[in-house]
Order: sequence, then structure tokens, then C-alpha cells
Amino acid sequence: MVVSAIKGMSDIYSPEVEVWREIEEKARQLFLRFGFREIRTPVVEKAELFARSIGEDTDIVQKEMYTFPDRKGALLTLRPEATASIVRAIIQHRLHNIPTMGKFFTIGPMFRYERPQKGRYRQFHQIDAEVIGFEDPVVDAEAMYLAMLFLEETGLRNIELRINSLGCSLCRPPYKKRLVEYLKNYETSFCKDCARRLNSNPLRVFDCKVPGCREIVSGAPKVTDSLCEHCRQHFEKVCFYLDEVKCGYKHDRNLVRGLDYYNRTAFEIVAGGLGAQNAVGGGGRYDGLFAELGGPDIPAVGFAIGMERLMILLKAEVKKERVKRPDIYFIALNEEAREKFFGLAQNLRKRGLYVELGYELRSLKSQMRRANKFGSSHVIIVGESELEKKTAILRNMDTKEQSELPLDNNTEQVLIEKLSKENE
RNA sequence: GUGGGUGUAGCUCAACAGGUUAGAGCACUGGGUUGUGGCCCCAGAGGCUGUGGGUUCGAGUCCCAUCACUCACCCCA
Repeated sequence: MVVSAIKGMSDIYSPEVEVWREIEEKARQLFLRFGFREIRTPVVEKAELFARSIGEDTDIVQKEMYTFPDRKGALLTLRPEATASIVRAIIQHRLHNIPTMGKFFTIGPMFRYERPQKGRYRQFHQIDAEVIGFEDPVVDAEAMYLAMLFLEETGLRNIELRINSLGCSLCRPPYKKRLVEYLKNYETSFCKDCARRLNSNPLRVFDCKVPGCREIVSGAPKVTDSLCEHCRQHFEKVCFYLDEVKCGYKHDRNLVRGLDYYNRTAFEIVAGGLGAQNAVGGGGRYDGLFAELGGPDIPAVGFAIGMERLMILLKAEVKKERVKRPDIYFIALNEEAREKFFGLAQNLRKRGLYVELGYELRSLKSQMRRANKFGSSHVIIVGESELEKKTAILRNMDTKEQSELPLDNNTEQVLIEKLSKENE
């Protein structure tokens, strides 16, 4: 019986992995221009961190976390998202006291124990960004702008930004009360899940896709209409700044999010082609989280982008050839020939060339075929007659030109010069 | 956690209604050129048909179970 990977967790290899690297690199470059610094936190944390941040009554905490005791019985959790860990790290190292350190990003794996399907995996990767310390709506807008800009720069088209305001600790509780009052009138008509949500987390009925529930919800009071003056102005300002940079968005009054820590601004970036998992990214403001986790009371905004989902949307990109072609492919026709150029090959690599070696002493024809499969631009052949003359054959695979070069202490230099000359 | 679909060579897929030795393309190896790639030609290698039971004279094919993958519900990136 062969051992296979864990369900819902995949190996990432060529040619996809080259695209991953490109995208990650693009993210780093862009985020740096926006003043973000990278932060890398452990993938395991104490279980309570997530229960306290994401919310006891969310699906993530209730049934989707990888939680297990370590050897001494401490409950650990594989992080289901990045925000909680980053906030924890900021509080722990007092990073909020450093004026130039207000923006953080991280790229890495997250874990949720769910039934895998298209765009949803048990180990998945997020590009995550957090801006801390600012309450001003300009920050919300900039975060969304950055998320959209990044996705566009990867080549994505036809994505939609959906935004909403969830209110704050002042206006949400009274709103919640009104909502529950309204919903109670239809208590018997809800689906099983919504009936439960009614008591546990009433805002989430807005997420329900059951037609009956949707209908009831369409008549329900909306958060947006119940915002306090402060939140209303905040939301308007967010919209203003988005307009200012011509960042299109749709005000989705039914948008709520699955993590409890969000307040005011919440957003999602949706795309077709992902099946049921239509969000490539999402985020929002979480002003209360720092205090909730025992830190100073500082506001923050953040978002995450799903790598796997982005990859699905960018699938066509994978077909492009991204693997470099070798500058030189060495072919030895016998052991003695190989002994002669092994050192040379390593030195050329040190000097920056991509060099491949034929590791098997097979027929010239078969080694040539192999060199060709790699797309090598040059081949160096050494066999018996070359050994006698102390030379090597250099063949340009594109032009088929061949020349002899002396095999001595100077070969390395001669080769480098020759190749760089050709590239002019 | 619930439901549907699919499991045959490394990959993509065939195999009439249950019937001889499970095939093809691509990929792989060797040869066609004593030591020169791509195209072409020839040959070769590669399979416990996911696994375990059952029905049958006979199972890749039918039945049951199980596992894996996949899609959807739920939830979210």
C-alpha cells in the first residue's frame, strides 16, 4: 500500500509551481510599494486564539478546525486563517509601537477540516494583508483598492468587488434586536440552519441560499439602514475614496461575513468560474479584535486572497512555458570524458549559467534527444576522439553550428565569452 | 456531516449485451545513421482493470462493501 497525501491537501509542482512563484512574487513587489512588510507566523497556535478571535459560534470554530493536543496535552490548532496570528504577534512584540510598522502581509498555508470540492481544500494558501492603527475610511478604501489592483495585475478580469457595512459596537446590537424581532415572525418558515442561526448568529441568515429564507430576508431590515451616524459617514467616505481611484464596486446589502470580528466595512471579491466557491478574496475592518485578544484598543483592516482559487481562474496561464532552457547540456560518451568536464560544469553553474549534465553514458543519439527535450540552447560533446585532441565540440542547437574548443584551464572563460557574445 | 458522479498503462481515454492473450494515442527505451536532436519509420517495455467479498462455467463489465478522487449542499479563500 503506497502512502498518499492527506485528503484535501495537494502537492504543488511544475508547471503550476512556477505560476505560484510568479504570483507570490508579484504580490510581494506590489505590497512593498504600498508599504507592507512581510511577517511569518507559525502555522500552529493555541486553540483559544482562534476561538476568541473568529468567534465561538462560527462554523470555522465549531466544526472546521484542526485541533489536537500536543504531547503535554495543550490544545493546539492549525491556523484556519492568518489574521488572528498576525494580531497575536503584533501584540506580543508590541509592533504597534513602531510608527513605520503598520502594514503587514503574509503568504502561506491555512487549514480547515471541510469536505473538499472545487476551490475548497483542507490545506489552502492565502495572500493576506493587514493594516493596523488607523480608523480612517481612507484605509478601508486603500485596502480594497490594493486587493483589486493585485488581482488585476495577475491578469484576472471580470471580478466584482462587493462591499457592505456591518455597523459597530454601538449600532449593531440594537439593529440585531430589531432584526430578530422581524425574523421571529417567520420562525416556522425558515430552513433548519436559519432556525438555529436565529438565536446564535442572526446576521448570518443573510448568507442563506434557500429560496424561502431569501424571500423573508429580502424584507428584513438591513444593517446599512440601521447604521449610526458615525458608521454611515464612514461607509460614505469609503465609497468616496473608491470612486476617487475608479475602483468599481457594488453595494451588497446582504453581505455579511463568516468571521465574527468584522465591524463596519466588509467586502468580498467574487468571480465566475469558481463554481459554488465564488469568492477569490475577502476581508474587512476589525476594530475590536486587538482588545478582544488582550492587546491595546487599536483599529485595523485586512483581507485575504485565496491562491488556489486564483490559480483556477488563471488556469490558462499555466500552459505557457515558464521553465528556463539550459544554456549548456553536457554529453559525455564515456566515463573518462565525463571526468574531464564534471568540474567545468559545476564552475559554469557558479558563474550563473544553467547547466544540465547527461548522467547516463548512453548513445550520442539518445543523449542528443534528451538535450533537445530540455530545450537546451547549446550542447557540449566529448568522446574518444575529442579526448585524444584535448578538445570538446560545442553545438548551438538552434543554428546547428558546431565548433571545436580546446579543453584546458581556459575553457570556462572562453565558453562564457562565447555565449554572451551570441546573446548580443 | 448529507447527497450525486467517476475509478482500466506515467497521462488522456477505448473494450458490442458478461465471453479467447484488456487496446490506442501521447510519454518512455532501443534501433533505422560505427558519434549528432526535433519530423518520419520499426521494435520494445509498461496493467493484480482502486481494494475486498459475492453472483456466474466465465467478471474490466453485474451485485454488496470499502477506499480514493470529484462535484454539489453547508461554509468560506
